[in-house]
Amino acid sequence: MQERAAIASSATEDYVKVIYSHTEWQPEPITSSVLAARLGLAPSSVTEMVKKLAAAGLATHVPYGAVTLTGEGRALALRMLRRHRLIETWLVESFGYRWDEVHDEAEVLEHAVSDRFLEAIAGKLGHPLRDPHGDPIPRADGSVEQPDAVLLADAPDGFAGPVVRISDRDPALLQYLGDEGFALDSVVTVVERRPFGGALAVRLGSATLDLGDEAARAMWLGASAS
Amino acid sequence: MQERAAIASSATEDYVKVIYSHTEWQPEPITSSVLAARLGLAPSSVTEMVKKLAAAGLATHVPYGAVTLTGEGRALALRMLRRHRLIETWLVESFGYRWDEVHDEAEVLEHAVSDRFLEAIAGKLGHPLRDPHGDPIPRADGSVEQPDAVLLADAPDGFAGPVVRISDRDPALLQYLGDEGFALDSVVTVVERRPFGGALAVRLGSATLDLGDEAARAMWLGASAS
DNA sequence: CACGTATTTTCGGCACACCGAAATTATAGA
DNA sequence: TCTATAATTTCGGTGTGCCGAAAATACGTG
Repeated sequence: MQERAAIASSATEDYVKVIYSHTEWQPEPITSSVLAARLGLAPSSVTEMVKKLAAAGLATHVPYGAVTLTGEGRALALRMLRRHRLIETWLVESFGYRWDEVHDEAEVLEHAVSDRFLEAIAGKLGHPLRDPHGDPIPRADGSVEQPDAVLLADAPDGFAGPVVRISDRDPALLQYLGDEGFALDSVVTVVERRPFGGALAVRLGSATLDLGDEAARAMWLGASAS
Repeated sequence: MQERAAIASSATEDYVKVIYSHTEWQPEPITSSVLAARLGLAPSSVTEMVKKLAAAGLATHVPYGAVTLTGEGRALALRMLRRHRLIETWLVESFGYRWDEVHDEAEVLEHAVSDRFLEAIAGKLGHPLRDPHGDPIPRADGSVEQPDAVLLADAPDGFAGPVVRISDRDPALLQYLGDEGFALDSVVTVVERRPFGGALAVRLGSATLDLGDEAARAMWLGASAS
């Protein structure tokens, strides 16, 4: 019954990766419009493509509703995330890229390198399980370490913990956070949440600074540093 | 008058590269059918695409005749050859690929890596001017060292000289030649040309072996070793 | 529950790059 | 020179992935 797994197009790989990524840290399935926004495409294009993904057995789609990956789709997504994150790690470790510079290059290379090449760089890096932004790198067999973490924006007042992940979605934000001194494993304490959707005051080392909503939704804190 | 140089598609890059390569070691301009054969495409597709190259100012085309590059086309071709050959060199030097294994990977990566990345690997390699097959690597400014060399198949009886280039077109042939002991700078002597399109007998080190036409057309010898 | 608004899908179209079949042009031999 | 054959181009058509406009559907509010 099972079709010979045709090689996926670059577009297919991107869709599947974005669909999976959306549920990686927050479990509601993604909708067409969000998917369209993340991919920078018109919603109509996404509807069409999602139908093709469904036809290929990679996703299921409730009309006017959510898009979900099948097991096969999830496997492809994990494969792509492994590629993306290994390449990002490698660019930082071996080429001196800053963490806010790696995304675009990785976005292209993840579709281009062979498995042989990818596993060669994995070997060079010592088979890391986390990338420079703290994202877990799936293993070649598809298994992933999912660190449990809370979104900084959702952390209660007084919560303290190490930064375990910073979203790489917006390079400018990443650069800003880097300039402010945030890094993986920096310990951050939630000081105060200003009312009416205001900024979130946090302590980083000896400094206290206010983060806007976007920034507070880009970082995850792990269990309190012991 | 000069159009903003639009970014070339991967297909465009391949066409231009093949057109240039054809005249790199032998100066007759390429025809549609040869171009089609090299690209593995139908002749009709090539005719169409060549028209687009001409419209883009990259090539000129005499109907039913030759395809030639413009200055701009040549510049793009050199840029692609630089990419291809630097990547091949890098795969051999840094990843332990054999010279018969690099071609396909380079073929994909040459379209994918950024200039920044490419120049980073060029730096790591010490800005080499020759790739593992002896092909000259164009500099970033488009200049090339053209070693003067004679095709083994065209060398007169008794000619002796170092191998300065081995075509990377056919990996199987490359592997065969490697197994027989041919490498860059191996000194080869033309012993005898068997009549009626027969094999070419050559001496390599202490061994004498017969090469078929295809092999004899894949290697170039430099000026006699002094 | 009904209606207006927001989301999603359908539909016609487009650009790119490819193909095979048929028509055209070039060329080499008689 | 004429013609058969080979090379090249034209033409209609395909698949992929994208778009905007218009139609369909879902949903919150009164």
